[in-house]
Amino acid sequence: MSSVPMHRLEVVVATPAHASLGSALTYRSERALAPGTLVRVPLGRREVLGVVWGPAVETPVHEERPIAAALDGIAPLSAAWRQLVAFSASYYQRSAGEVALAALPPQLRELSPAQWQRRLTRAGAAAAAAPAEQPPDLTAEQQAALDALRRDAGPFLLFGATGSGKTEVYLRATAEALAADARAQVLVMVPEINLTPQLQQRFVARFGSAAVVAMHSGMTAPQRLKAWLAAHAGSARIVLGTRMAVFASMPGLALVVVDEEHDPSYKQQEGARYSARDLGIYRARLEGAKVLLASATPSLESWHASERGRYHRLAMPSRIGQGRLPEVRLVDMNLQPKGTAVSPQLLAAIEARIARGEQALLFLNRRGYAPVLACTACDWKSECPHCSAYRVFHKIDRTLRCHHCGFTERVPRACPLCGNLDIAPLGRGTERLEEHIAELLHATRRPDGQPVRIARIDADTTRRKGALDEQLAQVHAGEVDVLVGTQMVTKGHDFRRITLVAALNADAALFSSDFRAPERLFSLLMQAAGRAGRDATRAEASQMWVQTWHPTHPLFAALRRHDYPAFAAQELQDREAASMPPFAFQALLRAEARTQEVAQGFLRAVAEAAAQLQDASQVMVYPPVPMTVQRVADVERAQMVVESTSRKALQRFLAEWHPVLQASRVKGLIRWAVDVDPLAI
DNA sequence: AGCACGCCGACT
DNA sequence: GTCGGCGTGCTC
Repeated sequence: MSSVPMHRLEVVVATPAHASLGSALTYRSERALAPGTLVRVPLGRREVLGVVWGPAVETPVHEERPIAAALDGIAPLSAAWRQLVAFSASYYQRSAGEVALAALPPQLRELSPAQWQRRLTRAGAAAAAAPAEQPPDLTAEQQAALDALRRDAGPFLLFGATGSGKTEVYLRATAEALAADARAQVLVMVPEINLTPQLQQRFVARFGSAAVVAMHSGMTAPQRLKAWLAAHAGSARIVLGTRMAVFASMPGLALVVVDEEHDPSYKQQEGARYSARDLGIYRARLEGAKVLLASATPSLESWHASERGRYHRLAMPSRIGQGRLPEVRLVDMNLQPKGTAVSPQLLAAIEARIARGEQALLFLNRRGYAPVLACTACDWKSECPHCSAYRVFHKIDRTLRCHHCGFTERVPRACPLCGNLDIAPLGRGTERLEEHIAELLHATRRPDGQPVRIARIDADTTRRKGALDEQLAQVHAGEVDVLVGTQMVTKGHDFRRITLVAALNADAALFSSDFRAPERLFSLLMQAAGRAGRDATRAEASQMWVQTWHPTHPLFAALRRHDYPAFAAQELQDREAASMPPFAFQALLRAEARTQEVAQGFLRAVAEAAAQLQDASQVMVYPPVPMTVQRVADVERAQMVVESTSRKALQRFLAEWHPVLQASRVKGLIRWAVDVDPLAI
């Protein structure tokens, strides 16, 4: 037992980049451990999970502690996976350890080595459903898309109308990828948890349940671990999940599908603020896999790339079964009496649907009863004491709730300021719309002589697990005539009997200072329109109604023709003229502090320091401004835009800037964070 | 991020 | 007299 060879290893652990422990830590090990090996290491007085990043090259500067244990039995993470993590960390300005550990199933961190052994030996062989589905015939458009996908390298942008059969393209492309190589794996991402079950069903029907695993934050810790291990071992041929799935360990990755690629949910909004769509593209290139982005209203970034020929565009403009897209009707709200929520002509159209036994969907992107409660005698409004925002009135439980910090109180009996008993709701949310439409339709009868049945679906009615499914089932069963809902109901759900969709107060977004607001609105309205007339026999008469204060806005002209390319062309022209993305690249530096002065002071100080940096001449640093919602939970927030026409230059600048941010010691600053390619400013 | 240490207000 | 608030600093 003489001289045991001692190995020095770089190990990454979950330390955030802003906590001076930015890079890998060095540990000793008696065994040589391959890069990618999972290890438990001592850190301070706790023991944490880490990933071996490689042999240590630098000479020791700290005392090095020995590794506590290696997680034998789990194959080391691949070089490609580590490179994906390293790239994400550097691109989004976080530490590799933070990204790596966030990408692993949380239970991996908690289990002791003993629990490990138990888990690995217990090879759960659940009853697997065999493939049961006969693939349908392909349309010419689907066939052409698949031919191109087979022939060319990509990346591909599948521009397909709602109902054009994009999912069948994913299924066929998956089948081909799996057939080509016995080790091949396919990653399919969707924007929201709600959308995974129905897609999972389609994949299970086609490929059998043993081949498919899901990955999203709604799963329990053991489920997530099991799915992760199956993907890592290669036994799961198909991984289906939300943005987090982009980091799934998949040794045989051959195809990446990003469904609804324009959806903002692909951008992580805390921690490492990555875009799963962008990382999906990077990862596919890294691993020699094909990547297929798909949308009826692509992001302007992707559309622009396809215009320039950087992405190969595949078009599927037709709805299957000759179903037509609904006719778009605009209602000019300037011509309505003040305070009108549902115009008479829209109401008449809804009544006509009910008379025919069809369904109508009213879409209002604001939950609760009223966004503000106000005293009629003095100027009291339902402000949140902790945030610079109004608390929303929820009539159902008589509460005022802050949608930013969660602060909730019972509605006061009288005005807290002047004692006036008359406090009135201002504006309208889904709760109030539900109540209002019930009043408007109280005398209306269904064909069977029964009163109209109204239902509401939003985050408040679907909080309970399984509640959304139950409510959707009611709609499908025809137990609902009028459905009131938020954005939640516009995504993906296939309502066969809805022939009228109405967007109320949709153009609030047009006032927004966010330059992406029109893009989001167009996509939202197109998506909502796609909910109508999914059943071809009824499609003929289906309509999309939009109540707007700006009926002449060019966005609506394009919407009426369902003409995304025209909308995109106009929007891209405006963006180019204003030097906005995708013609410029942006990052945000956000700061939080007890006072706005401290937050902005920090931003100003690091902006000044930035002027000395090498790449400063190639970037524009804008002055700090308070965030739109300036204070949340008693924390003041400010931000600063950094912009460049060169992505490389912006990246170099941010990398140089990072140590400056880290070294800056501003008293009273709570935290700062960089957001690269922010979706909203 | 955790988790300690460290110095000032209301109570088992 | 202690318990505990979160400000500051450190972890290979």
